[in-house]
Amino acid sequence: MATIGDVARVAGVSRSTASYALSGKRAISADVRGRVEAAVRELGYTPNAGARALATSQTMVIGLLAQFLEDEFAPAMLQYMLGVSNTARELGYDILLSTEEDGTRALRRMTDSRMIDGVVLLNVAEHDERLPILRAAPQPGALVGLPADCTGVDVFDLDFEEAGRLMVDHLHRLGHRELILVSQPEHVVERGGAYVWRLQNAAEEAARVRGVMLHAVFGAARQPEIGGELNAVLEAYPDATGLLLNNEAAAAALPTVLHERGLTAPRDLSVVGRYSDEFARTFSLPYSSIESAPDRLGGMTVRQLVRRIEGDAGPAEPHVVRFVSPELVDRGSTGAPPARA
Amino acid sequence: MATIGDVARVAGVSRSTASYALSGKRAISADVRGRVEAAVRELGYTPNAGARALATSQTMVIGLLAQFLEDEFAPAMLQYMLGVSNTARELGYDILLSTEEDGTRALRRMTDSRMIDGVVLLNVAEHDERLPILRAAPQPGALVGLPADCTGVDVFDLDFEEAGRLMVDHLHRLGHRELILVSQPEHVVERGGAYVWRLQNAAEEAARVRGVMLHAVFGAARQPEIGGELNAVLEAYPDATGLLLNNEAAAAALPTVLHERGLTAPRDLSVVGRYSDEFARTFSLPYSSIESAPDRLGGMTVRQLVRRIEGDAGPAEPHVVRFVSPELVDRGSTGAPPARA
DNA sequence: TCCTCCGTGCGAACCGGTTCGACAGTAGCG
DNA sequence: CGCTACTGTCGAACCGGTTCGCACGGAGGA
Repeated sequence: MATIGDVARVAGVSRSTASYALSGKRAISADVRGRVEAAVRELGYTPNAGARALATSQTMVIGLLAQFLEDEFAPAMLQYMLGVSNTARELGYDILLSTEEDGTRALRRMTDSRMIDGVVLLNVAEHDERLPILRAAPQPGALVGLPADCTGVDVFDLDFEEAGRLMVDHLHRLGHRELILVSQPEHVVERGGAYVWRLQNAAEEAARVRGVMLHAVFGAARQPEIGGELNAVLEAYPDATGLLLNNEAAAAALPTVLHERGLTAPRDLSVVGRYSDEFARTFSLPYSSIESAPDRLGGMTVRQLVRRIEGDAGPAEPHVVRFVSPELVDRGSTGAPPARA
Repeated sequence: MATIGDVARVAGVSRSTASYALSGKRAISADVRGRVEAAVRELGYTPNAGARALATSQTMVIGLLAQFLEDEFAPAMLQYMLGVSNTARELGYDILLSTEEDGTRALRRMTDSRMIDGVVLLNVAEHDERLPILRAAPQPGALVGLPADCTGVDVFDLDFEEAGRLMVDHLHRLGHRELILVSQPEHVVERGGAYVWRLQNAAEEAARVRGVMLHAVFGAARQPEIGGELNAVLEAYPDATGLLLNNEAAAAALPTVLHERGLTAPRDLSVVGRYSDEFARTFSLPYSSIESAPDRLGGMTVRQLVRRIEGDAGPAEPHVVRFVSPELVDRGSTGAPPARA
C-alpha cells in the first residue's frame, strides 16, 4: 500500500511538501502540485485513516448509538439511523454503529479510545444512563429524544405536546366527542420514554379544554398482544369514534383488527397515528398521521453535531434544544363521526 | 487524556514495559504488572484506537455495506444488519456502517484508508459491482447473497431453490393444484437480485413435476402499487387456491387486500411467505412462512469473516459458499383448498 | 570460578500521517 | 545597491501505540 512517502519519492519532493500539496494548507507551486497529484494517481494513494487520526486527533467518524429494546419497534428506529447515516456521509463523516444493549459500555469504548469525533444518541430516555458518560467525554454529543437534563448536549425531538394537541383538535373539529389514545407499553414509560406522556398529557389537557372524553391506554409493542388489546379497548369503549395511536406496532396491527371487527376507517372509526410517511408507505398503513420526520430529525441532529465538532459553533455557543413541529398528513382516515345508532 | 506514557510514568516503568504488561506478550514480574494495572485504573487509561491501528495494522472494526434501494424493503435489511452488528460485538469488533447508495465508493474508502479489518456486503447482486473492488482490497470480505462469481470471498445465503420447492410441495400435499407466486419487482431481478429467480425457477420446476399450475408474477415493493397488483392477480386467477410470497411488501400489504376482498386465510386462500419470524411478529403477519433467518445468516457471515481476519482459517483455506436450509414456520395460514363452488 | 541461560526491563525504531520553524531564492522598494 | 518581504520547499518533531534487540543480574551447571 502506498504511503505519502512513496508519493513524495515519485514526485521528487519531501513528505511535508507532498502533504501540503494535498491539503492546500500552504502555498505550493503549480508544477510541484501537479507532480504530486500525478504520483497520487499513479500509486493509487489514499491516506491511512489511523495515521491521520493520530496526527490530527480527528477521525471523521461519528458514533451512532441505537438500542433495539425488546419492547420498542425496531423499524421505526431504522428511519432515524438512515437519517443520521446519510446526512453524516454528506458532510464527509462515516458512522460507527453500536446496537449493543448496554449503551454505556459502547459509548465509553468509543469515546475513550477516540474512535469518533462526536456521537449521536438515539431513543434517549428521560434519565438516560448514557448521558453522564457523554458529558464526561471530550467529544460533543447530540441526542434524538428529550432527557430531563439537557446540559452539555444538543437535543432534537418532535414536539410531542403539540402532536397530542393536534390529534385531539383535529378530531374535535370533525365533531368527535369520545376518543381513545393508544400509547406505547407502560414499560417504555417506566424506562423513561418521556415522549409517551408528553403526547398523552397534552392530549388529555386538550381534550379537557374542548370537552372531549379521552380514554388513554397503554399498548404492547408486539403481536399478538397489541392486536388483542386493540380489540379489547374497542369493545370497552363502544361509543368512542376516534382512535389515536402513539404506537407504531398498534398502527401496523390495526388493519387486521379492523378487518376482524368489520370496521372501516373513516366510516366507522376515525384513526390518526404518529409515524413517518416512509413508514406508512412501507407498511401500507392507510391512516392519517402526525409525521414523525425521523430522517429530518436525524439529519438536523448530525448537522448540529458536525458544527460543534468543527468548531463552527463558537467555543461556548450555548447548546440547543429544538423541537420539530408536527404536521398532520391526511390519508383520508378521518371524517365526521358516524350517526349514532 | 492519559497515554501509555502516563501509565508508565505513574507505574515507574518504561513505555514498552507498560505495553508488555498490558498485552501479556512478554513475561513481566507480578510486582510490575500490578503497578501498571493500578496506574491504568488510577488514570482511567484506554488505548488510543488510531495509534494502535497504526502500529498493529488492525482496527478491530468491520465494515458493513448496506444499500437501501428504492425498490427493496428496508426493514428486512435491518434484520441482517442487527445480526451482523450483534455478532461482531460479541467477537470484539465494532461496525463501520455505510448506507451510501454508491456502495463502490464507500467500499473503496473503507478499504483504501484502512479503517477496517474486513467487510460484510449485504444484499449482493449477481454481478455486484462492489465485488471487483473487494477482491482487489487487502482485507477479506464476506457476503450475504449469492453472486455469479464467488472467488475470493466467503458467501452465505438462504437456500432459495429449496425454499421454492418447499413452498410448492407444502401446498401440493394439502391438495392445492393452482398457485400464484408473487416475487420481488422485476427491477430487482434486472439489477441482479438472483434470489428472486432462484426461488422462482425451483418453484416452477417443482410445480411442473407435481402437475401443479403456477402463475409467477412480479410485484412492486411499495404501497399502493403492490396492493393493486395483489388485487389484480387474485382477480386474474380466480381458481388459484394458494398464494406464495417472495416479497415482504406484498406480505405486509396482504391483510388489507384480503380484507377488502372479503377473504380469509386459510379458509378461502392458503398463504405462504418468505420472511423472518421477527418480521412476522413485528408486522403482525399471520401467514406461515419460510424462515429467512437473517440474524443467523448475518451472524454466520461475521464469524467466518473474523476467522479469516484473525488467520484462524489457514492462510489459503478455501473460501466457503454456504446455504442455510429453509424451514417452514406454521402460522396456520395454510390448509386444504376450499371446496369448488 | 567462570560460563551460560533465563527472566525482566529498557531504549529505540517504526507505523504514516501533519505541522512548525528555518531557509534559500526572488521580487519589490527606497 | 542593499534591505525587506514573500514564496516555496525541506527537515525534524510529534501524535500514541507496538515490537525488536539488547543489557543486566542472578541462578544453575560444569
